[in-house]
Amino acid sequence: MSGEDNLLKLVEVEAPDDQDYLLQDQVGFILRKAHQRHVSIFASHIGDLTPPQFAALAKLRDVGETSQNQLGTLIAMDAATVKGVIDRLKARGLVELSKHEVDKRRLLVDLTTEGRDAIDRLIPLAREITRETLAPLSAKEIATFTRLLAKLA
Amino acid sequence: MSGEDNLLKLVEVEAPDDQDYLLQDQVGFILRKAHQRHVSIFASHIGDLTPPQFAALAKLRDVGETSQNQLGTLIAMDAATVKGVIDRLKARGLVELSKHEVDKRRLLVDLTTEGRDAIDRLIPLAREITRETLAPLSAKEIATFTRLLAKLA
DNA sequence: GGAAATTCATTCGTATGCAAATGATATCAA
DNA sequence: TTGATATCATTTGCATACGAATGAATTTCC
Repeated sequence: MSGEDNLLKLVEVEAPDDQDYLLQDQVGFILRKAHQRHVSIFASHIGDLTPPQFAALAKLRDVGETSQNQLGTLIAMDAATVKGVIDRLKARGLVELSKHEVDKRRLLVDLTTEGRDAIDRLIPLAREITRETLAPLSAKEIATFTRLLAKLA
Repeated sequence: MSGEDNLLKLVEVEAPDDQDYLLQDQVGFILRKAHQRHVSIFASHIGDLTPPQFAALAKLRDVGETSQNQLGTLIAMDAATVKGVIDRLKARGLVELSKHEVDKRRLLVDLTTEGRDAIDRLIPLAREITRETLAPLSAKEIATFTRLLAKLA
């Protein structure tokens, strides 16, 4: 290798390196991984319901009968997604559907007795899921993290 | 309303209320929403590539040719998911596949020239996506949040 | 050397997640 | 009142995401 070649190589190696984009440091990538980890913890405690299905039941428990669309808004799901979730909960007898008497566009959703029993039973497990998800953090860190995460969401 | 009724109502209102499970305060629910917001910001800047597709290209840029499975490990995707992502990138001519000469099980993936050009062009947009995702936080909050999020992921 | 265990990749089935198009109904406004 | 607009729900198409099953190739270990 000639002297000129060595010089050239040094220049290349020390170039500003626009490559300093590290995927593993980007917030979007880490958010995706943190979300994956949570879903995995969820599944290990509640195997027969997905987080979106649980969210639908938990929110219905809070607000009672609502329209499908309104429920979607409350649990951050678009109309197409919430339909699938509700369809599967209905197929399992956990929610029931009825038509709105006045506004014929609306499809009302409510918990069945089985649905209410199920969500009441699952709430303690859900608390444990939250606890385990946050286990890597101290109490003070949990407070900080939750506050900042909420600002992003 | 009788005095007994008032008494009864007070008792109910002050009951321990195991209902104090608020979906919107649970870390899993907020994580899901924060992730949704990020994906939406991503799509507004990079419309013709999804975050997983971008992740695959960005990681290939870092590490060069690897096996499909190894790439999946690096970007936190299981084998079934990474296959679909790579298939779509291949169909668009951004990556190319070849068989490993020695280990016949392995399918090697690498960027094409077009793929390298594309990812080099997109990196600046990705920086902006990260910036916009974190925009609700101050510089100090960003440092704290990123550190804690990484502990969870 | 050869059986057992492991790894790599593929396929199938199910469940989000969202954009876009469609149809039915309701509301608003000229 | 009626025509434009908005809302509610559904459907289709595409893209993750992952468990489970399968088959091929490799590695381990006796």
